[in-house]
This record gives sequence, C-alpha cells and structure tokens, in this order.
Amino acid sequence: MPVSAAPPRKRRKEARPSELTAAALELFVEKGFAATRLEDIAVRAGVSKGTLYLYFDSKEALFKAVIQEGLVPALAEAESLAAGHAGSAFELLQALIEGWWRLVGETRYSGIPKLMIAESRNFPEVAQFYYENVVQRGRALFAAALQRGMDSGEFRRRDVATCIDVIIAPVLMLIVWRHSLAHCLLVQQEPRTYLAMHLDLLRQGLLGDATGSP
Amino acid sequence: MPVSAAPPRKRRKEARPSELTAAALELFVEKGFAATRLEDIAVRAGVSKGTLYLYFDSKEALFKAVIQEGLVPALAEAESLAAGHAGSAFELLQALIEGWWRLVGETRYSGIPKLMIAESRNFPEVAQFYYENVVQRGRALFAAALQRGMDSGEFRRRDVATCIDVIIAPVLMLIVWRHSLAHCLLVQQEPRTYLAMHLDLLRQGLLGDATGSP
Amino acid sequence: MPVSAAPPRKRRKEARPSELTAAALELFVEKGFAATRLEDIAVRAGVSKGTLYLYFDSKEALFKAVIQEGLVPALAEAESLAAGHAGSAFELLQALIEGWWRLVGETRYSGIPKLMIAESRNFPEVAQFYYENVVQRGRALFAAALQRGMDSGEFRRRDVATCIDVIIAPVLMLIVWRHSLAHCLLVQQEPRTYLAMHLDLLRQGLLGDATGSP
Amino acid sequence: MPVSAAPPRKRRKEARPSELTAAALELFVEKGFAATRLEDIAVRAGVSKGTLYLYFDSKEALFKAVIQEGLVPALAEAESLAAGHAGSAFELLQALIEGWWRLVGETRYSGIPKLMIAESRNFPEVAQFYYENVVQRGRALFAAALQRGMDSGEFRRRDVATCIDVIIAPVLMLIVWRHSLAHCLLVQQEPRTYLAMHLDLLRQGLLGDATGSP
DNA sequence: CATGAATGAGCCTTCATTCAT
DNA sequence: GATGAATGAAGGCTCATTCAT
Repeated sequence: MPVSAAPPRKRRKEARPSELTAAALELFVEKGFAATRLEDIAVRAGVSKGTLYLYFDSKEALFKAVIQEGLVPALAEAESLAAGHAGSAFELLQALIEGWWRLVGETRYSGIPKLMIAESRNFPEVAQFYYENVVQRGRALFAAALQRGMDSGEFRRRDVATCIDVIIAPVLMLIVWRHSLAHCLLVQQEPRTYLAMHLDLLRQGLLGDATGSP
Repeated sequence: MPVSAAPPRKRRKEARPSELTAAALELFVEKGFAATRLEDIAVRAGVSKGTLYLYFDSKEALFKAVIQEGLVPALAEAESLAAGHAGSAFELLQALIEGWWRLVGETRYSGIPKLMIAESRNFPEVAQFYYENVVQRGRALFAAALQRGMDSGEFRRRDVATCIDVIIAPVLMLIVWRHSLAHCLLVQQEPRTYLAMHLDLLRQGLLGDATGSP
Repeated sequence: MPVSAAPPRKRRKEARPSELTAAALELFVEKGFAATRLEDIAVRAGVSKGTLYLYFDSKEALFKAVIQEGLVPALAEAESLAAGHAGSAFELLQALIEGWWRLVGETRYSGIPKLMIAESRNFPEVAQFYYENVVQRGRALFAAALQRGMDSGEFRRRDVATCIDVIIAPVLMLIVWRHSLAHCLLVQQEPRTYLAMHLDLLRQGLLGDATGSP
Repeated sequence: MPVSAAPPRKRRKEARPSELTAAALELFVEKGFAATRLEDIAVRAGVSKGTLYLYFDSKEALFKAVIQEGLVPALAEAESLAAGHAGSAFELLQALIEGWWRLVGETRYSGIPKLMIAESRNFPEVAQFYYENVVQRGRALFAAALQRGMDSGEFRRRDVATCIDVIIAPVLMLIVWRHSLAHCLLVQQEPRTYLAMHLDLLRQGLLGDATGSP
C-alpha cells in the first residue's frame, strides 16, 4: 500500500457516480442498452460489478441517470449564450449551431441523441424527460432566433415550428451518423465543412432575394 | 373449419421467409436487435419458434436478411424514376425526395434507417452491405441531380458531396424521428408539411439570387 | 423417371428396416445414442426423417431393434460351430475365439459391445435382453469348452465361471479398443497377432506343467 | 442456523472445482456426456446451474477437466510404487495390478476408462491427452516389469508390446464391466476373486514349465 | 464502502416427433 | 408408402441482481 499518492478515498467517492455514468454512456452508445453488460461498464469504470449497485438501483436506473445528466448542462450554457447574443438573427442561428457542435458534438455527450433514437421506445419515461428537458428547450432557442429574424424582416416569413426541425435535422444527423455507420466504416467527413455548407444553404434559404419577398 | 381458404402448404413455403423478415423488421425496429426475442417474432408471424430455424440459421442471419431485402428494391425503383425524369434539376430533387417518402417513408421499410443507426456498430458487415447497396446508391441519385443543376447554372456551384448529405439529412431525420421519440410521445407532425418546408428552403438555398452568383 | 433399373419398390420395402438399423448402428457406435440425430441416420440410410417412423415407433425403439438384431445370429452360428467341434478342449477354445473374431470382430456388429458398454445404464431393459441373449449364451459356449477340458484333465481345475470372464476379456477389449481410442488415434495394432498372443498365454496358463498339478 | 459449521466462503472457492468435477464425473459415467444435463451436475454438487460457468467455460471444458484431473495422480503413485519394488518380476506385475485396483478400481476414478471408451470419438483431443498421459504411462509400467522378467529368464520371451495389452485387458474389462452391464443387472462378481484368477492364469502363462522352454 | 461468488430467470438453439400432402 | 415442413419441449449458456465477507 502506497504511503502517499493516489487521490484520497473521499474525492473518489464523490466522483464515482459520474465516472460510472461516463463509462455507461460510452458502452450504451456503442452497443445499445440491452447488449451492454453491467460487468463491462464496471470494468471500464475500474470498479467491481457490485459497486454499480451502491450508486444505482438497477441497470435501468443507470440508464436514466446517463440521460439525465447528459445534455442539460450543455443546454443551460447554450441558453445563456443565446441570451447574451447581440448580432443579427442569422448570426445567432450560426452561433447556436456552432455552439452546439462545440458543446455537444465534440464531447462524449454527442452519443446521447443516438442513444435516444435507439432506445426511446423501450423507455417512454426517459423519452418524455428527454423531450421536455432537451428537445423542447433546444427547439425554443432556435424558435426565438427564427422568430426574431422574421419579425425584423431579416428572414422570409415561414411557419417557425416546422422550420426549426428542418434546420436542426442536419446538425442532429451529423452527430448520429458519426456514432453509427460512419464509425464502423471510417467514412468520416469533416464536420466543420458539413456545418458550413448547412449554414451556407440556410442563409440563402432563409434570407430570400434582395427584395425580401416572397 | 372453412371448406375453402386454408393456404396450401406449398404457397406457405415460398411466402414464409418474407413473412418472417417482415415480423422481424417490425420488432427489431421497435425494440432493437438484442431486446427482441425470437419467440415474439415467431408469434407475430404466426409460426412457432422452431420454424424460424427452418429459414434462417440464427438470429443474426435473420437480421442480415431483414436488412438485405429491405431497401434495395425501393432504390431500384428510385433509380428508374430518376432515369426517366425530364424536368428541371430542382424538380428532379423534388421527385427524389417525394418518391423516397412514398416508397420508403410510408412503408414498413422506413424502419431500416433507424435500425441501422442503432445496430451498425454491432454488425459491421451488415453496415458495410448497407452502405454500399443503399447509402452509396442513394447518394448517387442526389449527386446526379445536383451536378446537373450546377452544370446548367440552375443551382449555385457548391461541393456536391457535402451538399448531398445536408440535403438528405432532413428526410432521413424525419423518418428516424417518427420511429423513435415521436412514436412514443405522439408528437407527430405532418410529414408532407415538413418535406414541403425542406424543399422551400432548399429551392431558395440552391438557386440563389437572380444573378446566379453565390 | 427411369423406366427400368432400380430395385423394385417391393424389395426395398422388405429390406428397409435392416438398412435403417445398419445406419443407426454405425452412428450410435460412433457418437453414442444421445448424440446421434435421427436426421443423420435417415441421411445415411438414404431416406427422409419421417420414414424412420414408418418402421420404428421412436428413437428408443430403433435402438432396441439395433441391439436385438445384432449379435444373435452370430451366436447361433457360434453355437453350431461349437456343437460340431471334434478336437481338444483348447482347440475348441481357439475355434471359439477365432470364430468370434471372424463373425463379429470383423463385421459392423463389432460395434455392439462398445454400444452396450456406453448405453446399458440408460437402457436397463435392453441391457437385460443383451445379457440374456448374448452374454449368457456366449459364456455358456466358453463354459462348456472349459468344463470339458477340466473334466478330461487337459486343463488345470479352476472355477469355471470366473475363468470364462478372464478369458473373454482380452477378446472383448480388442473390439472395444478398436471402436474407441484406437479409432481416433490411429494406433491400431494387428488383431491377429494380439489374439495369437492371448491364445499363447492361455494355453500355457490353462494347461499348467507336465505333472498336471496343482 | 448453527453457530459454528458453515464452510467459510474462502474454503468453498478453492474446493469448488473438484467438487464440480466429481459430480460431473459421476454423471458422465452414469449417463454419458450428451445425456447428462448441466443442471443435474449442479444439483448433485449442491450449487446452481450458473455456478458451473464460474469455473468452466462450457460443458465440454468441464468434460476435459474431468478427464485431466482423473487418473494422472493415480499413475504417479503407481510409478513410485513400481520404482521402489524389490521382488520378482511377477511380484511386481502382481503389485501393479493390485495397486491399480486399489488406487483406481475402487475409487470414483474407475469410471474414467468407461467414459473414454464411450466418448473418445466425440472428443479426439481429449482422447489424445488420455492416451499420452494415462495409457502410454500405464503401459510403460507393465512393459518394464515384463522386460525385466524376460531378461532375467523368469518369464518366457515374448513380444512385450503385444503382451502388455493382453495382460491389461482383463483388469480394464473388470472396471468397465462394473460400470456398465454389471451395474444395472446386479450381476457383480467378486473383483478380488477375478483378479486372483487372472494372476493365476498369468503366472502359469508367463512362467512356462520348469525348463524355461519353449 | 467495495468486492466477487453465487443465483436463477430467461433466451437462443436443437431435435424427436407429428401430420398434411 | 414417403416426404419434409412444422412444432414445442428441453437444454446450454448469459447476465442482472444479491449478499456474505
């Protein structure tokens, strides 16, 4: 037993739950919920199987925790980013998309959307939580930007609710793609280029021609 | 017991495999591969558990069959649709998107993209097959339409490969959404409206201003 | 459909059961009863799985038939051979051992002793049948030869019942060995040499020294 | 619940594997490999089905362990017994046969020869192991005794390799017999009497007459 | 707190048996 | 008679969960 070194047990104890959910997230995203064994999660987190049950009541509870601690903090950050934004509506849209990529797309949390796509029908309660706390809040950010642009005449006037989903889809799809087919086929493309193309089409699509019509 | 009816043994024999893959597809899409029990598939197809093994060597072989017989026929139809198209490049794009919705989005095969997202990392070989026989061929259709529009000056000139993915994403996402979160939350929106919005933004986004410059 | 050739169905029909038991015997000896699939037997006999049930009620009934038609004819032949024997007691013993090798050891029926060793505890009734109709009758032949030799002073006087088993053991073991370890290790030895050695030791062992004592 | 007793977890852990192979050996010998259910083994060992898989990867691995831990220790003991033997060659033979009966014939390990006869063709690798580590070493012990006797003139000169097998056969057969037919028919004979008869015939058979010829 | 041995319900797979053709 | 598609009970194996240490 080493006399010094090694973080004291106290610190570990507090950090444990998030180490466990981090390991669980990785494996759930990789293999899916049902195909992931608790033992594998324990091994990846460097603990024993039984330890998982000190922090979570069941495999399903662990899954819920993974989702619940996943994207909410990122959303809060995005919300404050949007609140303090000063530029044009399109610049806000751009900031939202790029911010989302930085805060989610490039982190381990990017796996959560794929996970929810794969598992929501098996866990309706979790899906409900995710919808209310992530999807709705995320859509609201985009809705506000779009509404502002339309009200000011910067954007053509369209149905906002429908517009949001069309705009978000390429961003979501990029993430999902990188966690599914692209991952095992190694056909990665450059995300920044892809997002730039999306914004390029979007600018033209939303702004319309010089006269602002139709 | 009816005097007529009762499918003769012979006909069943030939029809069985596709009845089984149909039942399997539904359940794999609903629950995922690992969480689907062969017994459930058998019950849904109206046969016994053992019968599955008369037609497929294993659960995994059944999965492969589900994917392989899934979208290839629809793609062939889309290819012939594209080959015989006469209108503008944008009209071809529109026809591709709407055709895809009609041939895939509204059929049971719409579940396959969701299934591949969820399972491709567990079945790299199947992912490879899907990529080569569905993804690549689908992208080629859109690539041809885009290239034609750019060459003729109808569309602004952009990198085709990147452009394809951005354009396809909303269509794919619509399908995936309806098989995942939307399905269990009953927050369905009208697909036609959504696709119309996508095309609306796309027209403006691709065509650009009156002078044809970017 | 050929107009001529092929044995007429009538003949097949009579020959069928023994073709089936022949195939079954081979596979039971090779793999054991439980590990042999009826389908394999059917294939080896060149019929379909269902056909087996036209001749035998169950897998167990087939097993019983295999044993019952196995060694009884060979024993009858050995009995008539012994009955007509004219030489010394030792020559009779020698004729029995050599005859047994020719009638059983070199035929497919040599598998039956191995089969009974492996399966008798799973099929006590069959074991009973085998004991009464094969073992007992076989021992009786040896018993008669021994008794004759002891009565005439040709052999030393010993307990016949015990003596029989010691004498038979090497012959049995030779057969069993060739159907088990020797078969998969290819360490076959020459059976004739082995049997000659057995008889050589036996002659000396039974005859004793010149004075006929002890 | 008793205050004392109750084997500590630690001790069980170490003792488990041999408890499991002991139970497995009994059942494999009784019913054969394929006809033995893992559940029965577990019940006989007083554990649950799953526990077997903590110690053995599969049913086949359990089988291999049963064979591998079976007769090797007994052989080692027999070898040291032979090494320290001082009497005549025949006395050594006698000691080997009687020792083998005491160390194997009367223990649970006596089932292994029957098991190998029944299963070697299904498990060629195990047969190979058994042949090299048990059969070969056992034959070497007898070979040495025979060779010594022939070199000293105590025995008649014969081909040693063939002679061994003839001599061992009755001992092996006795064991096999008691685990197969004799077991279910209750026709047990006295083993000691049988072995004595074998040795009696053998002495006379090997020694020959007073003049040492032929 | 942490461990990992033990459990047993559950699932994939096999195969003896049946029966419509 | 002969076939082989269909059945469903049974068994090997896995893994979420528990609990004595």
